[in-house]
Amino acid sequence: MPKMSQAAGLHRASLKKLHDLDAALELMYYGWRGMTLEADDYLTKQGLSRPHHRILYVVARQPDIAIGSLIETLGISKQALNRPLNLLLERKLLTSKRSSEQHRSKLLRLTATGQRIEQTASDHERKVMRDAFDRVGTRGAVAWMAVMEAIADNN
Amino acid sequence: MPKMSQAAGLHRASLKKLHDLDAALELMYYGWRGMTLEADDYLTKQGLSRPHHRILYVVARQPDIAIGSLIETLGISKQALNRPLNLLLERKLLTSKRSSEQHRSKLLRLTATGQRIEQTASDHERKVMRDAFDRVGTRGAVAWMAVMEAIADNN
DNA sequence: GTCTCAAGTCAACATGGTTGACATGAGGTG
DNA sequence: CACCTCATGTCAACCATGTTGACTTGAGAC
Repeated sequence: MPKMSQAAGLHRASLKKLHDLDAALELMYYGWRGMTLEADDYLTKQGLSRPHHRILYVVARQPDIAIGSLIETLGISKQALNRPLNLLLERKLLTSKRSSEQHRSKLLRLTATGQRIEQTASDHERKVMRDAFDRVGTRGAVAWMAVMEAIADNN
Repeated sequence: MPKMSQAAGLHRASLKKLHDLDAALELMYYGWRGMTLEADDYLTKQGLSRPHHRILYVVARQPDIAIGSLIETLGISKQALNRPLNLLLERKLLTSKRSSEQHRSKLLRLTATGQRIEQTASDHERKVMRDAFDRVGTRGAVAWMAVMEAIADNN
């Protein structure tokens, strides 16, 4: 785990805007950072990091997910999944067991501790979102989601 | 440069939502991906990547920036800056010269080629934003910026 | 000449990815 | 039983991006 001087010199730089949409680009960058900053701090204290959280997040929302599905959902290789997943199993934040029908697959689930950590980390992120939404009202929140959906589905 | 199978299995996974704001968390994640996807593809073809683009982006908007300021703006160590910066100098996308008053500092500027590449990469990102904003109108765009500002300034 | 300070460089390390190759373990089929 | 398939697990090599720490270089200032 890197030391993560964390937000040390990370006040949004005020750069000259060459184009209309430069502000939007920068907001996306700092928005992502802003949302994940506290969660990452918390995870670091737990000896975990973003990939671990991603695993916990997915498993929390799809209990008994097989490893292959998890790999596909996360969009990384099984080798890349291997280390963080094993750490989570060793730490008993996750359990794996063979399926009764599909004995080939291993099914993953959160333990109580894993649930707690996933929830705390995600809570940090949700809090940031909630505070932001509170400032702009429901209509603003709806508009934000519409924009983000358009961007996300940009393929 | 990693091969970047790029969006291979990266259609937004549809996970069960445990909380109200889970959708927002996922939108932030996929939004960031969506905005940077095409730019990253382009950069990869140029043998560059995100850190190089970040450098070009900042220097484009702050010509004659000193290396120390650049380090501060980017929020990384000088050692981390070193490699991508040297690549950009070797490729002549950037020039550096000593300041006339502040002979200690080196000032960075984009070359014509550097400008072209910075612009093309940023154009990809701006296009994604423009398309999204077009779909939701000015009011939606303004609301999006307000939310993102609230998130970004969340310190 | 010496001090300061920006910049440059080198080594060691951590992390999060990638491919490729191969091993293991469980079911299904001949 | 022997064999094939398929999910999983593991090993090695590699790359990119970052970190600290330690040291050098080069220019100005005193």
